[in-house]
Amino acid sequence: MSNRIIIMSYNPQEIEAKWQKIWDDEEAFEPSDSLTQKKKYILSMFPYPSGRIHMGHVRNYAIGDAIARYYRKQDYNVLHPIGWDAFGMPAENAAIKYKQHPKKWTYENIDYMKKELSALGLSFSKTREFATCDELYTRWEQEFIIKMHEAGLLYRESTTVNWCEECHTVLANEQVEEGCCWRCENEVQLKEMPGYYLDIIKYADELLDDLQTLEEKWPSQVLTMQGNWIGRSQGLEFDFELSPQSKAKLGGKFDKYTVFTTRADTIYGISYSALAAEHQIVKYIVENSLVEDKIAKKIVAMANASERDRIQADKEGYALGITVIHPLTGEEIPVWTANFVLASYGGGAVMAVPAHDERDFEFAHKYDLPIKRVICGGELPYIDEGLLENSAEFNAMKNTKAKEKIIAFMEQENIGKGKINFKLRNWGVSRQRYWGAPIPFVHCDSCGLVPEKIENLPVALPDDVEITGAGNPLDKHATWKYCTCPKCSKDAIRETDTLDTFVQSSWYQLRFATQPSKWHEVGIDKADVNYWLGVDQYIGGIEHAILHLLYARFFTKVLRDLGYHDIDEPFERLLTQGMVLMDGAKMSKSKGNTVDPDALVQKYGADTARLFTLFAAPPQKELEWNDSAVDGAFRFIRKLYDRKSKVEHRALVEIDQSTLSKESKTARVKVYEALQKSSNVYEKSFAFNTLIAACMEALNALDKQDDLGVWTEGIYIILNLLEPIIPHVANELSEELFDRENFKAVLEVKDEVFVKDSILYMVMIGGKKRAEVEVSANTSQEEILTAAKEAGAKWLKNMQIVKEIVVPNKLVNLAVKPKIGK
RNA sequence: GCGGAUGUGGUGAAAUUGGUAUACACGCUAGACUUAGGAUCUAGUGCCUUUGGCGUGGAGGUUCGACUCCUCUCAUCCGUACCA
Repeated sequence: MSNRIIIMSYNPQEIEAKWQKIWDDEEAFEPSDSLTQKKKYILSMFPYPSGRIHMGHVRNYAIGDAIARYYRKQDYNVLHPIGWDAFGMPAENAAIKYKQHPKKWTYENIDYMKKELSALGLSFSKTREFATCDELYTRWEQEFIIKMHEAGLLYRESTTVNWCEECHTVLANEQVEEGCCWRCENEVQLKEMPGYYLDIIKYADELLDDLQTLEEKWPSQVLTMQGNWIGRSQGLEFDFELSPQSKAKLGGKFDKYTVFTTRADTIYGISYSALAAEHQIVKYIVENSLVEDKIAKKIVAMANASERDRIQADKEGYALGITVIHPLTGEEIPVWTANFVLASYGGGAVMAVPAHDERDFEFAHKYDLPIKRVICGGELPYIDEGLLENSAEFNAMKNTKAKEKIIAFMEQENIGKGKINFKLRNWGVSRQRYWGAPIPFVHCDSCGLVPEKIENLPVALPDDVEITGAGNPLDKHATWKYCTCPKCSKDAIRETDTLDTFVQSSWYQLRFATQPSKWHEVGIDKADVNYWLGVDQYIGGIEHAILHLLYARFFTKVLRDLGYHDIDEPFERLLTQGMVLMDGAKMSKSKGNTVDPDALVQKYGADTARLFTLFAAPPQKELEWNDSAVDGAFRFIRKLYDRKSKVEHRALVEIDQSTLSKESKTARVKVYEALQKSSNVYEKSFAFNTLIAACMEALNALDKQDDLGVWTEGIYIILNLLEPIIPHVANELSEELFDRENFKAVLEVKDEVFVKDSILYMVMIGGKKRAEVEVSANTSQEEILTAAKEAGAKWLKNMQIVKEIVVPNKLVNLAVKPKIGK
């Protein structure tokens, strides 16, 4: 057969079009609605419809699709859906830039990307697809928000946001570049603004505790990150009473403030107290010129810096000229404002014990504040355990015990109490933007904040808006916000804030599980959700390790408690994939280092694109793009396709192992090694790269022999193993060679293939590899040692053997030292 | 700053979890076939001062034996709460 014909013979375009049509016609990937079959719910995180798919998507969906197809082959009822995370800022940015309506832009992008994805031959359920900007989706989300409000989980509060006075708009952190607005370069202000919050802290304990149920199922680093993020800590809360002079200085407006500490044991070591720059007392001092102008300006600048900038900056602070009274000793303690005290945690006020806290120490050192040691031990700051000193009646007590005792004592004296604090902050869900789900509330002069009536949902976005980037288009709309109060029917104002897009991605996994025929009647169906959830395998980028996954866990639990379903955790197993890089950098349009998946599919076909992305690196790792390696993936598929000529059609023959050549035996070993590997790869490790490598080795080994039976068996198994990865060509070959019978059977490993009659032992002397000996399988340890010493005689000259180690089937290690007297 | 990860040939990576470091693939070199080659096939390919020595970011340590365990350290990446 000439090479030219081989090249012509593998035609991915033709094969892929053929199979994609078959799958479409057969509706091959729609799950069954019977809720009794064994099931697998395989979900790759849904995409944001940015316009075109990128390699990160290809990777995400290639992984999910391989897993879904694997389980389908094992007769599971498989739910493998896709949808569109369709609200969000890029649509508004595009609207400003290209003068196109966000809705149009979004739905056009979805149409385009849908075509791109379908060219990859992904086995998605088509009937369950939706976009989160569909009013049918918004409708139910708004109902959930109203129910959460009824349950006391949604509240309104004022907080600081990034504000650009020029654009008259709130800026996301990513829209702030070096303290300035990304669009107009105006300096960004921090501004107080009311917003809606979901009380995730109420669920903090459950969210933390349930991480344990995910052990071994989620990557441990994600569990650690979430645990640290929730940041539960047990400590002491107490009030600092202002000294009489300070009360007077503050015009009698303040008596005291509350601080939280996890180090109650060090309370006798307090040498100052520090307040966040936005603390009410600091504000009062600045506004009433109780510090020098120069210092007031610095404090204002500090308050205006973002939290992250402040923490990253060097320690900075200013004495406020007031003092508080130590709750136990009655000493007067100076009060400072400091940039390392966060307004968002522990009330924005701390007691400072420089002797036993690194930050406090650094600050005290810089500003020459007193440092008082209260735990015996090493160099200051001393943060380890030890016995107390300078601590009145608690002296000589172990500090861990003193922690409890001091809290108990203060509770008894009614001057403090034990408290659990979380680093986790409540979830701000409102955004001053157009392209989001409207928050379904109305502001009524008589009734206050009133939820929209359920029967009036959805509160839909008006289409006729002008998006300029200045202000909130909903707020500026001529008529939209004017409405009547659902309660008293008087004139009222509609809420113009919309929901954070994380809200939509917090329940989509429940919506997918609900049969589409019910989508008009219910948001999520209890029986459906109880059957399909948790998601048996969730796949997505590591960048979502904290926020999205935590919010989705929280939302799922809340909906459970509101009676919508009975599931505790939405994602049973999680796989976090690494980024796709080019020349060591994240692919991005601005760097011009993108690879267009469309072009790749056109040139090589979807199977090659999928094979390459799974072969190039394990999914958990970053994937470095390499054009010529793609060629290699293509060559492997073509080679596999070509080898169909080696197969006896439709007939698996019985193989007599004893009659096979050495090469044929090796080939069988390689084939069965690949098979042996496969279930662990598809179900647990997801190291597709090693499975593909094993299949390549098997094919290479098959090529070195010519036994028809071994060839047939080899191709039969390899096609089965690779079908989830390269489904088009695998189905094509399997149909032609085996009537696709090899996809139906569960293949079993034949142990006799691995039986060896001799074993190669490596001989190490003094920890270095020196020789090899081949012995028959039942050789005794003594004989192996003798053989090893013989083989390594050269290195044993003048050496004394100190220790002999035999690792069965592997190696002999002889520990040696020079003979004395030589 | 804080939290989490990653680091192995020229490149992407593998290593049965403490037991022959570099499987598989890319690239490169040489050869074969060819009018031609961005095709295919064959052989070779960690590094060096090559009877040997050195090698898994760097420095120590534990062990008969370390990519794997421990301590310290450097670099890169992810997240850091209004990007998704």
